[in-house]
Amino acid sequence: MKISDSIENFICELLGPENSVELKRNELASYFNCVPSQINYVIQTRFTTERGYIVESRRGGGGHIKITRMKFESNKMIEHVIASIGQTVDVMTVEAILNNLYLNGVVNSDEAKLIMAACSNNALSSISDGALKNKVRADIFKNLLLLFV
Amino acid sequence: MKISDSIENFICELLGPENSVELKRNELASYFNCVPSQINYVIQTRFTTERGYIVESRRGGGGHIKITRMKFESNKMIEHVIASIGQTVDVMTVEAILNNLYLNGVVNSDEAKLIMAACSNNALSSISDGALKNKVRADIFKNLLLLFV
DNA sequence: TCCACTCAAAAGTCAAAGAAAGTCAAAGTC
DNA sequence: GACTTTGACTTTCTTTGACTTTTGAGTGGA
Repeated sequence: MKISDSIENFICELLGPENSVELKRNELASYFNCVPSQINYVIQTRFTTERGYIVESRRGGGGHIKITRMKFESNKMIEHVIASIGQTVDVMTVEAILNNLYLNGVVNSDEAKLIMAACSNNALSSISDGALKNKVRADIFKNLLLLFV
Repeated sequence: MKISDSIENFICELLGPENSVELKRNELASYFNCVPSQINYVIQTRFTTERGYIVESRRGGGGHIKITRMKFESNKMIEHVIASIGQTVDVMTVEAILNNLYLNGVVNSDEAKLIMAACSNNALSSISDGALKNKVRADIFKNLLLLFV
């Protein structure tokens, strides 16, 4: 009977219908009678980005480990979006993609606004050639999305 | 646990819709049953320029600590920057301006990165005409800065 | 009155102690 | 051989307290 699996299950139960838990590494370790670093092992092997989890933590007094279940895997989503954008893109498409990313929690509303502004016709008004404009827009959009990978 | 966070919240609530509070270090400390220097710690780690706060203080009888949320200043600063950017701008200048805005707490490091990425040569690589490139860069930069006014 | 001096009441500084969590590699299991 | 368990050591963040600096208010003498 593997302790790691028990700990994994325990954390999954804590997560339950919620999509986020905050734990104390040391408490959890002593609850399972194991060394604290075992918790790290479990997290590193089970609650990975690959499997759709985000782990945040803080050290020091009152520190904690927070595990959040993503509805999807944001890296993959962005990579997919970037791949799906061709050489050019128009404003409507950027808007639609951003909205989708926003709804999925990949970007927040401030970030979406920034990206939208950078890709807007307004920002690109100096480029009179429509084809070039959409090409530049695609470049900018991809460059910005890359920051979120 | 985590007195520092409680103090931070408390001060934030005091700030409320106003953008400035004046506190007494010792009063606050005794209210939270902590040593006075803890207040300094909270201020140094939470109410930083990076996060858009200005802290002033005075010692001696009737001394106090005044915390101000920047907003007005930053508006002015951005307007000034936008006005000072001409029709065209190069990467170095964008970098310098962003750094300055960052140091003044107008943008945080993530925002600066986003803006930098949007204005980078990489993002504008489709534009072969150097003059046009700098013109588009200026437009994008201004459009993004406008979001912070 | 007015200046100079003193003093207590603030706030500031800094480093040590404490409280988590992270890392990494050796040892153990299957 | 791959996965798991363990533990010594590291890093980060917080709390605490002793000591320092600044400043306004009161006080006394010219």
